[in-house]
Amino acid sequence: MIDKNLLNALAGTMQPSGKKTVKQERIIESAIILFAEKGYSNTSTAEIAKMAEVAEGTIFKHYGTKENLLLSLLVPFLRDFLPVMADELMDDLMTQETSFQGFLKNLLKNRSEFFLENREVFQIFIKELIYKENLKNELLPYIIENGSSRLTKVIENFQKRGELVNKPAEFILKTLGTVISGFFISRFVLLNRQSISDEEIDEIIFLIVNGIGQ
Amino acid sequence: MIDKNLLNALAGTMQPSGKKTVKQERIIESAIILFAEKGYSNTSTAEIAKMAEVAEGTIFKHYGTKENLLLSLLVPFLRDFLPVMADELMDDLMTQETSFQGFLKNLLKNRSEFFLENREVFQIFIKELIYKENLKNELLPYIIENGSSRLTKVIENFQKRGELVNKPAEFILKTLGTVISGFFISRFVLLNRQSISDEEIDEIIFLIVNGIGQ
DNA sequence: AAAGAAAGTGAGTAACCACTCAATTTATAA
DNA sequence: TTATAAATTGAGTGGTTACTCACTTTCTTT
Repeated sequence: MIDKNLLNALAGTMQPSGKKTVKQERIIESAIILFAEKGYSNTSTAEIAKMAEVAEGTIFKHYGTKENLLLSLLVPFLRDFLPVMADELMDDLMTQETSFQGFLKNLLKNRSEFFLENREVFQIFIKELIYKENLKNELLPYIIENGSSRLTKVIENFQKRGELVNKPAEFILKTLGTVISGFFISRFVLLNRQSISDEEIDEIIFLIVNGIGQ
Repeated sequence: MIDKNLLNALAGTMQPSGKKTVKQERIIESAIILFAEKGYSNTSTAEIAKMAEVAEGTIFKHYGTKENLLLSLLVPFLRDFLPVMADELMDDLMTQETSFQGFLKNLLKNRSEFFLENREVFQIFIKELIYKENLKNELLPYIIENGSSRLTKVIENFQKRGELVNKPAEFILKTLGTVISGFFISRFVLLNRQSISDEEIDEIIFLIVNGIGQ
């Protein structure tokens, strides 16, 4: 069970990522493929060992438990996912004099590429998030807090410029969160898409900015 | 594995829903609670039997396999979910002279109530949909086809009245699908909400109709 | 009340599960 | 080269799983 808090999970027991054996890497790769395809609990360690062409014992020598193997492939993803969700935005906005629409496009293209590169791990993450109450309770508030605190400034900035509707930042955040998370989860997890076209990105941007009413 | 097509699954091997034993109903109820909470593959038939206060053999007498038990609780939900997604809309729109905004409100409140009533089965359905490629390949096109064909008329109607942006009905359908499915899945599956407030419904309607740009 | 059918039981089973461990191979360092 | 450490192996273990089946109980019909 994943019950240690996020910071512990990130900093903690994991060995430094540099010192990986060839077999260790094959184990991780195979686990990612199989977990994404069939789900964590429908994948046996025997299957992973077979695919990685490794003895089952090797998995447990390195990762101790199956749960810890899951954590070992989730943590690097989260370590990239969580901070970038807040930091890279700042650059995209503050350095350039982009419009809200341009800001949205940068954000969506950036996250689109990231999720595409990490498609399988993203799938594993969402699928596990749905089942594991404790993981949900640890991570969601963290993600929301982390994203909110910095995005709020961005939103208020655009409101001052008159590019955004004059409603509480909270409302705008919630709305953006619903639409954007819905967009990525439906595409990458539900529909299992291998790519996202620019047109599709333009389409939700149009919705977010203009709505579909007349 | 669920590989028969949808119509077979709906019409097929299932016994008529009327002739259920008390114990049969307790089995279904328990399975719904446990599958929703811990997921299908993390729930054992022994657990279900224990919760339903029934011998394990009884489950298999009636349902044959665990997979078929899953189907038996999913099918009534789908039988209600699929047609209503198309029929009830017609009434909400055609009989009343409602605005697009009113139409959306009716639609969202109606589906909100339905998903709330069937919260657990909806969760099970989405969770299984994510994993089972064949179920996804059978159902999603069916749902999309079924919803699209009738909603297209509604959309064109509102476009004629000048209440909707003048873009292809396909675009509007896709957009509505993304936002609405994202809304319900995030609330009922990811966040595990027990209710949806009217304000929240008004909020996405505002987004859908106006966007958040200025 | 008798008989047949249907519902319900629970101990038993083979397959599978995550995980262990003593033994072996390979890499590292002196 | 030799000693020590680290990586790898795979047969083995106890526990769990979905499912079976011979049997008993309850319902239905005449």
